[in-house]
Amino acid sequence: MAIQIPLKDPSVEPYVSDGTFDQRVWSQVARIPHGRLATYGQIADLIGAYGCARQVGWALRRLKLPSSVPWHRVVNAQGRISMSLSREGSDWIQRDLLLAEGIPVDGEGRLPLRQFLWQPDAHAGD
DNA sequence: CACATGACCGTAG
DNA sequence: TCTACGGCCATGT
Repeated sequence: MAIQIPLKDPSVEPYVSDGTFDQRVWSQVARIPHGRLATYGQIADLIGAYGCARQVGWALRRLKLPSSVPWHRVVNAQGRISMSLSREGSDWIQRDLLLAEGIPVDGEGRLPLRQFLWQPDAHAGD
């Protein structure tokens, strides 16, 4: 399946904490097409930060809203918007933005992830 | 340094 | 489909 989150593989360099983590996350998120979705683990995977899905969440949290980065297209692997009081309502804003892009989201934040999951081209990212 | 907390993930029951 | 648990790792106290 497409949503496989590889566990930390010692044969691969995890990720470099050179201070560019946020930048890497944002640039990958910026690649998600309009009307498509990606998961936190998927983004972590794409930037070589295996097992750092939580850090992707932190990186998105650091965005100053409104932002040109389509942060709302990132949801959890369970196919739900990660609802949290600490988000100060940005979770509900996320729901509105997704609805505006044509993605059906129910009252509990559930959405058809399989159907809208973004599958990046292998050769596109270099 | 110890400990608690997250926009997480997968498995088990 | 739901809850519970363990593992994960950067941050904050």
